[in-house]
Amino acid sequence: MIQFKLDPKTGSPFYRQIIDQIRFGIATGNLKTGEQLPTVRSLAVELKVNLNTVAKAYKELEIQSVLETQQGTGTFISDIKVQIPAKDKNNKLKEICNEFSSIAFSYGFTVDDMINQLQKQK
Amino acid sequence: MIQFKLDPKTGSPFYRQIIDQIRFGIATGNLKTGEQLPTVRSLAVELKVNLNTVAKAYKELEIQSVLETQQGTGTFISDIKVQIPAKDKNNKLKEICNEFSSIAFSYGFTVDDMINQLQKQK
Amino acid sequence: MIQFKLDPKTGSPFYRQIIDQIRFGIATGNLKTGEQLPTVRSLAVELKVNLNTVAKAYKELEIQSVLETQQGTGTFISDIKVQIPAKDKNNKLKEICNEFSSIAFSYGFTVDDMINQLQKQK
Amino acid sequence: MIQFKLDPKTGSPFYRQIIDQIRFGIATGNLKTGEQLPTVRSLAVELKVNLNTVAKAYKELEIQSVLETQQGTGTFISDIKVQIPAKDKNNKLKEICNEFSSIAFSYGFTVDDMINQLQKQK
DNA sequence: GTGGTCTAGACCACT
DNA sequence: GTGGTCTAGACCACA
Repeated sequence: MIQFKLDPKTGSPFYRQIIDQIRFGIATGNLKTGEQLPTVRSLAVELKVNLNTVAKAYKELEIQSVLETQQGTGTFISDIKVQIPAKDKNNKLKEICNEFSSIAFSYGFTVDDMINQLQKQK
Repeated sequence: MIQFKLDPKTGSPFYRQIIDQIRFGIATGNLKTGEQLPTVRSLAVELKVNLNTVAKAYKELEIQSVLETQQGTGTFISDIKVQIPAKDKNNKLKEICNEFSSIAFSYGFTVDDMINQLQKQK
Repeated sequence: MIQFKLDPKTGSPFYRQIIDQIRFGIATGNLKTGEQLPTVRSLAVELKVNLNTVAKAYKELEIQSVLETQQGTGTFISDIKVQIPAKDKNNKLKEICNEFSSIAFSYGFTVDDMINQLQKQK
Repeated sequence: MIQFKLDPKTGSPFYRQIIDQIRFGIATGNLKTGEQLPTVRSLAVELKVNLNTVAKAYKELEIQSVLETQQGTGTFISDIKVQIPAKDKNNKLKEICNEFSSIAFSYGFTVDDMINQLQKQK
């Protein structure tokens, strides 16, 4: 189980925040293989967003083989180990780091500041 | 002076890439206080983008007091440094790093992956 | 360029029909790398469907790296060769064949009937 | 008699899988005219699905005159064969095969891939 | 002008 | 009850 939370201030779209939280839940082991996710409707009510917004998030994860849905039954964590092709993986990392440094720059931090801080977190 | 470069594949919008490169230039000392930037028009031609895209980038940096525009003369690196108290600054950096490492984590990346990627961007 | 066409009678959702036609256009060479697709709005008008329906189709193909979008500019055929992992590819084939035989069965055809007909098409 | 089996991973709904297996059984001679099918209840238990799911499959086949239900007795394979004129039948088969090979083609599959997969399903 | 996100609400398919 | 599709219409971000 997982506690979902949306922050309208981040600028990140709602459906993307849902996706990230599910991915994070899986990575940390809080969501386990085969586990059922909240229904689109219940999560929509809980987060006070439209049903379609939740459905969009679930759908994207289904395309990526992270989730499996069985119509009329529910949505579940897939048991397939997601293998992102090396190329896409690199692009994703680049994308994450770009956004990261963009935000850090706007606060006046340098790349070295970031690296130092990350080293400490290890 | 600085060599600008846009990459449509990063997913980062053009105007943001321009902002980041100016900020990065300042942080690394390649752009110095008082130095004049290319005109909106010439940079737009150089990067093959719309005038508005460059103007938007300059405008945002002007709002943040990073640039100063002198009517009829051009755009310059501002000498005003916005100072954030050291303590807050550190907390902010920590906060940013935490959020980003958790996102990277959920895609299967480690802190080292991020550091490596950031090193490349330097 | 491509001539899109929707058939409400097939039971296949509109957005899926759009996806299939784009994929088919690429496979047959009617859509070439880098080529721009119709804008979501113009295609929506042409097909007399809602903007969101077209956007959904484009989005799914973007997730699969078949299309690339640049906000404010348009949607293009990606130059990345799509490599579907062998496992997914097999599942997709299974899925297609299942639907295929399901329809054929309902007309009273056997698996052998289908195979014979396919042999002739070679 | 027949051994039913459901696979949630195919994407094909349960009720459709049941329909296909009955049709397939008839086509291959494993189910013969007049033979009695399992009761809705027993098949539902065997397949661990809802009563309604099995009932829906039987109902659809009854509409198509493939099955006959005798109140209080059970469900049987109908002896009525719906006959489509040979010529129309051939055209229909051709039409179906054309559509499906074009879909398979757009995913990078060849006609041989389809034939191989269909052989496995036999 | 381009695409992206979101809502409210409807109706369908499946279990 | 579950998820899936679609519409009409709004507002935002970007070039």
